[in-house]
Amino acid sequence: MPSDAIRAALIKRLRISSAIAEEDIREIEALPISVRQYPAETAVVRDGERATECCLIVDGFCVRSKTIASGKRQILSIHIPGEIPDLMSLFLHVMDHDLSTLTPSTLGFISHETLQKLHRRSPGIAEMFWRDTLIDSAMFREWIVNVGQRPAPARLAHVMIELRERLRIIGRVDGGNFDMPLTQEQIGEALGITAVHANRVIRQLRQDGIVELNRGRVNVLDERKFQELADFDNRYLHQSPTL
Amino acid sequence: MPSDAIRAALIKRLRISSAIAEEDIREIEALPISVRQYPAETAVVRDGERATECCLIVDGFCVRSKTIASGKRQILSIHIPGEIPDLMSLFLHVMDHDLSTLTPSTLGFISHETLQKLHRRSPGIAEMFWRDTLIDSAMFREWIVNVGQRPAPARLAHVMIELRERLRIIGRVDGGNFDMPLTQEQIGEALGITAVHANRVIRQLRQDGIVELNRGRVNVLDERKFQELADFDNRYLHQSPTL
DNA sequence: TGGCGTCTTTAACTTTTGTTGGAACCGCCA
DNA sequence: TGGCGGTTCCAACAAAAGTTAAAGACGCCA
Repeated sequence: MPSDAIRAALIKRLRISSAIAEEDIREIEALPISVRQYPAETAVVRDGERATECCLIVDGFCVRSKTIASGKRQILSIHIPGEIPDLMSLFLHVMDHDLSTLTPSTLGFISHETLQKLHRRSPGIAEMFWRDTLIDSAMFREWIVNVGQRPAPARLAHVMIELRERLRIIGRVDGGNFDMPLTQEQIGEALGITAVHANRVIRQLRQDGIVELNRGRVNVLDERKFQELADFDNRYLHQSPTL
Repeated sequence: MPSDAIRAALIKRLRISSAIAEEDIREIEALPISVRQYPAETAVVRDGERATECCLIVDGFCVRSKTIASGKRQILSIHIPGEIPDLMSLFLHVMDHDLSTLTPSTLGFISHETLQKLHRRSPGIAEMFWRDTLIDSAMFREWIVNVGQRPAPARLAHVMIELRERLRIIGRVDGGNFDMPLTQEQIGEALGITAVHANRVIRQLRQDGIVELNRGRVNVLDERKFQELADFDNRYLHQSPTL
């Protein structure tokens, strides 16, 4: 992938939630990024590690997760191309969770040093990145609500719609279909249920003619029922820069 | 309360997680803050509202929460004196959740305009506040894990220990005792369980000689068992500025 | 192409949690 | 001081979710 295309994905996404000055776009376009390939199911940064660079997803899907003493794992968020899942490591140097790939991924790394300098040069970019971490935080809040208050089928529907909303922005939704490359085990880890129960829920939604999930691909069967079940309000994604 | 004491609480807390320059302390001490009293159980800012100021808790306990269509409420975090629970509203102007008091509270309000100017004058303070919102975010991640993966008794113990760790910093822990002024209904809302089940869990922990909870006061009976149950690792609070 | 490993699917059973309804307790204040 | 409203507490039953175990599907690669 050409170097320009890498930055384009980032800029496109940032534009959704913040207004960017032309000069700041040029700054971002000049950012030194080192690109590396990662296989599926591989740790990028681990809980407890000290990060010295941030990771821009160029291609592929990643997740952030935490594992507790009992060995259970909770997935905290799902990440798609154009996102910087570990931007927080810039100021919270020791990781408090894992970042790992779901699918084979192309990742671009930007050193903390470079980013710090950029912030000093351009307060506008600093604000934009700050805002980005705040939206990240808003998504965690909604994730808490999802896991804490919604019945399992609604949890799944909600995670699916959130993912779809975000994929749509980067042009990755094809009609009623989009990628969600998680195994049922991982879906369970995201929703706070077991894999067996995740399977039950998926079956139920298929039987009720709401959504289908086949080999990492979501196919919406009844958009009306799907939305109603998910109880989704996109306000928490803060996609409008004016608000 | 004298105006100095208000700022002192904030500065004391910020010092825990960030190094502050002397000149920045003077900036904070000069901050115009308008103080107002709030009764217990009162909304400070509501989901959907546009905030124009941030709220510093001078005295009292507050919570952030979200209510879903079905009417169920999820408590996202508990806040104590010295914290600014809605700092995020500086860049995410439309609230995506509620902030309300638990107990009668003294709150200090700082206008967004004032804070924006302060950021421009002092990048150090901007970084410190940014870091503060990132720690907030880290706490949400741990809250997701708590609600998603731990059995109900461990959830309660974990929330209790997190609160105790934070209260200790501001000198509000007295031996094995500290305040946690939530009703059982609210505890349920924090843990993602019903009030009835919250009651069962509290009873269980008392019977097992682990902790007691009486009229908003926590009394630890067996510190060893308490810690073991909670599975608490304070790393996510990022309390060391050097890390 | 056959076999191996991972993922999916399902059933039977157990445990946890939710629901309903009601009694006891407690602080507040008329 | 007596009653009222909000908590706390509890029991019986229902529903949701976890556990265990095993069979089937599927993709990969030797």
